Amino acid sequence: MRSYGEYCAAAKALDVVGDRWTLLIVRELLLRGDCRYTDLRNGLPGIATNLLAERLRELERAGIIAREEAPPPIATTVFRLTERGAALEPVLQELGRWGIPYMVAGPADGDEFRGHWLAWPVEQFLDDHEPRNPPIRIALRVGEDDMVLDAAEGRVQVRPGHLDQPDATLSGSPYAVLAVLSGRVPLDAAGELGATFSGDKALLRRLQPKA
Amino acid sequence: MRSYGEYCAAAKALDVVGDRWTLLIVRELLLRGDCRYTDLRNGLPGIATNLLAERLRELERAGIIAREEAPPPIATTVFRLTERGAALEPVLQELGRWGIPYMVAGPADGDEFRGHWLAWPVEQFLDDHEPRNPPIRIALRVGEDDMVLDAAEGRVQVRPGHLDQPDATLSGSPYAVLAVLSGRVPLDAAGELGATFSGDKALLRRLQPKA
DNA sequence: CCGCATCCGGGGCGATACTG
DNA sequence: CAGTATCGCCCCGGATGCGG
Repeated sequence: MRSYGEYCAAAKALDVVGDRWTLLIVRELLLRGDCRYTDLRNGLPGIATNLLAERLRELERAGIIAREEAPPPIATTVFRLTERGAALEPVLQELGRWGIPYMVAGPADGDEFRGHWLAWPVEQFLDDHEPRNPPIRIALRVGEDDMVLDAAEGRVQVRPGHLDQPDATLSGSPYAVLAVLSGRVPLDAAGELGATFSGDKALLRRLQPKA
Repeated sequence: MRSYGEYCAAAKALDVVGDRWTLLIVRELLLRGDCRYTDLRNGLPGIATNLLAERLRELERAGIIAREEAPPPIATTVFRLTERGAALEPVLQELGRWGIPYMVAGPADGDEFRGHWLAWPVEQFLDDHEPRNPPIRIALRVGEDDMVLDAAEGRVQVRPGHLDQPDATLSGSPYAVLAVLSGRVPLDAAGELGATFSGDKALLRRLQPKA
């Protein structure tokens, strides 16, 4: 990116990560951990492959990611965040927090979705306010992706994964799942959104804001 | 900006404020308060005038700024952040915090500077750890700009302005002032950087990290 | 002087095709 | 799997003009 030519911390930061797609690449590495080139392509629907390659080169030069050649027989390249790159997490968290109203407004026509994108919004909305009770594990089937919601000791976490014996199951479109989890739509009305919940409804109440 | 087409909070946020210059316009309005078009141009050296006009239109449409026609006889337009726009402050704070190392590295050749850009870095570094002592007011003469550093009741604030009877005065290049305030360069060595301090040195120690 | 609109050249970006 | 190559377009940068 062409520099803004301003001796200002925010401008200098944007000199490095202000290019199109750059922060979203960091998002992928933050949410999914180490990624192969193909994983990144899949997590960044719409990016042109030459742009992804160019951004990865720039991010490596800037010391934000590191490229690691996995040892044989797994001949492949893995991209991981450096410490400096991981330090971008608060930036993306705040950006995501600010962007939540646009998710609540619903997806635009043709919007793509990946399950792990829900992690920050959901962790934002939910809160385990019965930390002494036994842990909960809820299976989320959102869009095409399987996610796991873990709540234990006051912390709520969302990660990709599948559960064979979940304490409860919530499935539906990304919009519907978000609406239900956030408590914006009561569980009883979830069906109208196309979302289905099976399990003890008290489990969800443990996590949702008391409002 | 062309949408990323992703149903993700961070991507949606970047759809709105990811355009070049956009976040820096918000920075100006956060740091300086309401601004006229010309104030913004001055605070954003390098921006093309058509781009500024276009961004302001987009930001207005997005509900991030509001345009206010000042009543006669002050025939002029004032741009101010809406509540939604002011909610971007944490994003810019984190971005600025992450960018501080690039300021510590020193300005690039030809970098422009405005005094108010120092506000976040300085408030980041300093901390009034003698909140019960009487307030301090230090005059900063940084580059061409006059700034005021207020410390009172545990809070440190930096704002544009001039003091006739400051408790102390610090002047020098932006780089030197930042180096001295952050404590990275001891006050005794400030002269070598071209910075001059007059007043009780204990005043600064009250604000700097104990390290 | 303030707040733009217009015009134009160059480069970043998007989409697709192709390759070791 | 991990990119490179190519090409068209549109965004951006810089200059200038212009009405209120």
